[in-house]
Amino acid sequence: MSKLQEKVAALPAEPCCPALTERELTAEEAELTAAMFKALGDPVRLRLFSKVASHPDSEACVCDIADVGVSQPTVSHHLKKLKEAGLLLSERRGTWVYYRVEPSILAAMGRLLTPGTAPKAA
Amino acid sequence: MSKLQEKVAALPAEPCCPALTERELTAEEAELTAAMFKALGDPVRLRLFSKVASHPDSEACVCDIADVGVSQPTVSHHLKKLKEAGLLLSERRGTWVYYRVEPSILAAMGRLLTPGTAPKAA
DNA sequence: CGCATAATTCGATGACTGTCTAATCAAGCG
DNA sequence: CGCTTGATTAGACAGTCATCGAATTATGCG
Repeated sequence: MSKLQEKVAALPAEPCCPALTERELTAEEAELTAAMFKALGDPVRLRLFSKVASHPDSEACVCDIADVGVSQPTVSHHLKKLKEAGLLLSERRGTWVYYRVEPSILAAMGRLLTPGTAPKAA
Repeated sequence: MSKLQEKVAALPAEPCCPALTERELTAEEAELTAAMFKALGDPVRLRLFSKVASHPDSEACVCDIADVGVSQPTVSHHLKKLKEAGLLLSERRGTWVYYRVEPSILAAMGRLLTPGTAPKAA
């Protein structure tokens, strides 16, 4: 995970890749993009992400979202994965740790799924 | 995978779930939605999907897209996964098998990632 | 300091997954 | 029919992953 992690961190943050319909992804683009989809590809992580994203200011304390049916260490593990994928940011404020959605990430992923740019057959 | 598969097949096809930012997903919604993200969470699958989606009419023969650096059985395996997740449809026409993007799926996933509906803190 | 609470890290384990080769199925052609 | 080519299925194996309980770190409080 660490090499990929470096690549994710080195991204220009905004526009990783073209829409999936625009052209076929290169191997490297696919690797980077798949890592984000993979992060959302677990039910527990998706619920955690949704909980954070739907909280006021897209920010939530771990204690607010930890009730997803798994142990707290597991919650922590998943939050770490989401953070490594570049989907969440975390910050400690006193007693609690807050996670929030990386601002541009939703738009970027949404752009990937933009439909309708595939050419018609003759 | 089979029980999930049934649920996916039983979906009203169009609108599985609200935007991730709108409210937190239920456990069941998360399970269904995560299955789709998971399907795109592998580099090879993402490239295959992108190849199909960017082909004319969002449709391609296996022989057109099989060059992704893994053996053909592996390609077939991944295409099956994408199909099971509801992202692709397949049809045999004579000698070749064609895969195409399930029409409404891109829009549906895009909707999940719609940003900006999270309420502001007071 | 000593204690309580929030959160993460550690180590282990069972399950899942991506990949391959070999075998099989499907269609077209002579 | 048999043969060729396209594609899937079967079976095996190595690596990854989600999960847990226990231990650890971090903060605040009296």
